Order: sequence, then C-alpha cells, then structure tokens
Amino acid sequence: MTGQGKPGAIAGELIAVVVAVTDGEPRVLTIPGAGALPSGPFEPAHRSLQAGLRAWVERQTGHPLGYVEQLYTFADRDRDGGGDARVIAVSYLGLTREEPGAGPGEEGWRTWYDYFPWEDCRGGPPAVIEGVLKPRLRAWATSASAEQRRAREQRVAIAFSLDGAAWNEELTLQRYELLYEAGLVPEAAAAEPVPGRRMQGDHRRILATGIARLRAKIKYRPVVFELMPASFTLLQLQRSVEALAGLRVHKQNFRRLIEQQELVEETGASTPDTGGRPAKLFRFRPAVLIERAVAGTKLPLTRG
Amino acid sequence: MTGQGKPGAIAGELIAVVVAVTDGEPRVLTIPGAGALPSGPFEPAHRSLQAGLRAWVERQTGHPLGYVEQLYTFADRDRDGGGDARVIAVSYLGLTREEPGAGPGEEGWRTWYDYFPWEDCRGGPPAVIEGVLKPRLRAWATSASAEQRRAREQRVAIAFSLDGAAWNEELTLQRYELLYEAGLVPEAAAAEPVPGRRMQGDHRRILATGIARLRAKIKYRPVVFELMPASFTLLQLQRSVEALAGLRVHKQNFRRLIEQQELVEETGASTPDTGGRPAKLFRFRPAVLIERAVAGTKLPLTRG
DNA sequence: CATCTTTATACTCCGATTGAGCATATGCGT
DNA sequence: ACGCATATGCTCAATCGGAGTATAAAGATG
Repeated sequence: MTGQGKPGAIAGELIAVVVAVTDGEPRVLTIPGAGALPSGPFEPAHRSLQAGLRAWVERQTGHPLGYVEQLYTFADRDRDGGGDARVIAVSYLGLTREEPGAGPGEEGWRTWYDYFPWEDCRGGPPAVIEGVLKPRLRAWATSASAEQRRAREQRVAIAFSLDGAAWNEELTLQRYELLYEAGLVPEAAAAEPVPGRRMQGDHRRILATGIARLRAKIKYRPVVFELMPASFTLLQLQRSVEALAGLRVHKQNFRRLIEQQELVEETGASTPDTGGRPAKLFRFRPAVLIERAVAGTKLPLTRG
Repeated sequence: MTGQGKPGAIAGELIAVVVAVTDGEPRVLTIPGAGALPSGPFEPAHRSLQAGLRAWVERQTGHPLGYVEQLYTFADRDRDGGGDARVIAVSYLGLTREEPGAGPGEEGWRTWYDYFPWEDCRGGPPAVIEGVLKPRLRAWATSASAEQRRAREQRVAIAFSLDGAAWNEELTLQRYELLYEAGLVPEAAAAEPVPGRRMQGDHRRILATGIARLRAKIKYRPVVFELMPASFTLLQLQRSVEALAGLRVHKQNFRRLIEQQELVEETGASTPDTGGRPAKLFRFRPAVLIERAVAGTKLPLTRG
C-alpha cells in the first residue's frame, strides 16, 4: 500500500511468440519436439526484459527481431506446481523474417493454423467449425444451468459469429478460451479433443494472445513491414496480411488503401513470375516508417 | 533457450493507475504527499497478479475495481539502484468510482491534468504548448546533428500536431517521452522544468501509459461504464468521455452514436437540475455489457 | 500468329458513416 | 409573457469503404 513493502522472492521467465510469414503462411517459432514456445529465464545480467528477450532470440534465430511487443505477464498459481517457487512469466510478440540458413539448422517453424485450424477462414468458413466445434460448444452450453446457459450461448455465438455477423478474426483468444472452458482441448484434459495441435502448459494460450494482438495491430500500425522482404509485389503484401488475418480481402480495395496511404513506393523493377502480367515491385518508404510508427495505418479488414 | 534454465531470484511489484471521473474531471489515485502511484509487493500468497492487485486496491479504496487491465511490465536496470536486487514491476490500469467516504479518509485523488497540463484540450489548444513546449522542443531538435534533427522535428510535429493535423489525444505517452528525452521534466533532472506536477521515479511515465491506453480503449470498448454512476444523463456521459479524451465532441453526433449502438436505455426518470430543459436519465443495458465486452463500441473521437 | 488464361491495374457505383449545422422542445428565472 | 439554457430531433454534404466492371500485359497453347 505504501510502496515500501518487502516483495517476496520469485523467478522471472521470458516467453516469446516469434512470427514470420513465408510463402503466404503465418509461421511461429517453436521448440521442435517439445511442443513449446521458446522460453528462457530472465537473468540479472539483462539490462531490461526486452533486452533479455532480444538477446536470446537473436542468438537462436541468427537474425534480429525487428518489432518486439509485450503481450502479457502471468503469475498464476496453477502455472507452477503450486509450491513455493512463484514464477512471473512475461510473454512477448516478436516479428522477423524466416531467412533460410540463418540459425543453427534446427529451427521449428510451424504454420500457426496447425494449432488453431478454425482460425483459417481464407478458403471460406472452415468445416471444423460447423462440423465439430459448433455442436460440441452447443452441447456444453446446454449442459449448464438456465442462468449460465444464455451467457454461454451468447459467448459462443459472438466468438464464432453464429448470429450471422461477420467473422471477427481478432477473437482468437476468446475462441481458444471458450474451447478450454468447455473442456474440448487436450490442455484441459479433454477425453476427445477437438482438432488442433496442442502445446505444453499454457503456451497455446499465449500463442493465441499473440495472434489476436497481431491481427488487431496490423489494422492500425505498419507492422507487416517487419515480415516482408526488402521488395515485394502488392499481391505478396496482400497475401501476407491475409495469412495473418486468416481472411481474404478485396484486392482492388487493398491496393487503393495501401497506395493512398503512401506506405510504399515503386522500386522501378517488376517481377515476371506471377503467372500473368508482371507486377511492379514495391518497397516501404523509410520516411513513413517513423511517421506511421506513431500515427497509424489502415487496412481493409473491417472491424466487425 | 530450452525453457529449462534456472531463473534468477527477483522481486515482484504491482503498480496501479486507478482512475475515476468526478464532476467531469478525470482523477487518479495517488499516495498523498509521496507523489507516487499506489504500489505494493506481489506476495506468494496472491493467487495471481491481478488478484493481488485487486486485493490491496480494494482494501485501500473500500470499493472494488470494476475493470482491471494490465499495462506494462518493467525490469529496467535503472529502476532499482543498480544493485543485485532486480525488481519486476507489473503496472495495471484500474477503473472505479470515487464514492465519498468509502475508503479510510486519506485518499489522494487528483486531476490527471495536474501531471499533464498539455493534455487537456477541452478548452482549445492549451497555451502551454504554444508558449512553452513548442519553443523548447524546437530548441532541443535544433541542437542535434543534422541527421537526428529531422527525426526529432518530425517526432515533435507528430506528437504535438504541429503540422496542421488534428490533435491526437492518444499520444500522451509519446509526448511525455519526448519531454523526458529533451530533458524538460524534473524526472530527467531538468534545470528549468516545464509545467506539470512530477512523480516519484517512473510513475508519471506509467500514468501516461495508463492515460494513453484508456483514451484508446474508450473508442472501441464500453469501459466508460465503470466510471459512471448507475444512472446519468447523456451530457454527463459525454462530459466523462471528454474528460478522459481531453477533447470536446459534437453533442448531437455523440448522442446519435450512443443511441444507435443501443448501449444505454432510458430509466424513465429525468433530472431537472441541468439548468435548462430537464434531461432524461439513462442506464447501461446489462445485456449489452456482455456482448460489447467482446464486440466493441464506437465513440465519435476521430483517430487522427 | 490468334487466342486463351492469368494476373495487374484503373475506374465506377452506391450505401453507410460521420462531421457540422439548423430547428424545435421544455424546463427555469424574472 | 419573455428570454435563457439545455435537451432533443432532423438535415445535408463530404467522405469512406465494400463490391463490381473494364482494360492492360505478360505467358501458354493451338
């Protein structure tokens, strides 16, 4: 209360959701075999939390994280065994490019839709939702008391857009939490879990947090940059955005918005390997980077 | 890297930005005399970080925090003396109502514009900006090398809307950071600090973070609720939003937006003490609370 | 070479949103 | 009764944003 209390001794842990987009697929860096996000201790030698995170992610991937953003800090009792050792875990979202041969070989990049199949709506509504999630979530809602039932039904309806509303791609975390609460994921000791690769502990939850944050952010901050190569076509840029959002967007409107914001400029070159008419190559305008870092961007992903 | 490293021993601290709106003024809870935000240790007894925060804020203010949101977690070397004891400080934003006589008397509520006079643009652009901040920030920019100079000028121009753009009320943190970087605030050991009450350590920075977050949030989440009494007039609601944003909004458009979103419903009663025609009293629609908590709200505060 | 396929790019249309102002209603004080 | 102050309802125009149409420029195919 007074700010003078003696804090109890605890340990610090850093967890990273490191994202790249390769060939139009959103990928996340994992520890191969372990089914876990990379994580490491926060050491007194680190200058700051972010410095600590950067240090060991760069050591592992071999190239620096451009954009780093704090996600969330946990210290829930049920994370650790319940013993005396409390751990404060600070999770981060980091963006990078998956360049071939940069790190020490054994990198575990994986499409994040392996973990959340229902989040990929680029080819229309995924069949899993209608076929598996919807009936099982309905059953879960119905099994509750009348009081709770309406609340559950409403939450399910909103999260999965069952009420006819447009799919809201930002609700990744809410959807995962619903599935967890309904006991439909292996992390919640589900007898018959729903499709989707599991992760150690609460790592899949952290990943969901990162996806949700990134999906929200690309709409108003120019963070796609960090995920793109030096030059690219407008369609490649669009595909990257679509990969992250898990949604298709109107091509012409996408170009209109990108161009009217003057985020990019032509390099002068063009690439013929698009299958049709060659596309002009673009690069991000360096001046805009500073400006937009603070001011914001727009992308044609409607907010519900 | 492997997630198995032994984390170093450190301490946990919780810092709260507790906000209320009283008589159309945004107020923040401080430790009287200390010039500090309330803060307390994270104890192993706490179930989670949020639970710990709620526990002692409720004990102090006497009424519960409705909305609590994590702001940021720091562990910078320069926060503590530089000794061995590293502290991980987790800061939170909490919303409540400043009800009279609820807590043990000595509560230190203060208008947050005491700390950031330049953030209150409700009566037009504050004179401090043109009279003090602008010349001194310009001087700071000019004093740099040609390379840095342009970048500084641009940052100043964006943060304080010197380029003719509309005032962006969400840039509270960026503005404070600029002033800090320019050595114009007492926390940065300024010889001749700019107006604005200082705080202990980095607490004013944390407060700026909270203000910025809240200003951004009220535009798309129904968080004003937590700050309003059970029933209120639309003008009172508008005044609260304006107090937080530090901006005036168009009255008719505000009402249009509020009503078309069906966030509120009439209580049936009306209050005559508005000075003119009596105003209808409204309350928030409980059903909408659940719905909007996830879906979002709109407010007529244009985003730059 | 004509034609088809494929992608790129330019332009149009229309409804929804939103900023701004005008007009009317309804209380109070004098 | 009259003016004042606020509440509340309505209009108008500019813009934005979603969706479609039309044209351009390559390679592939007969």
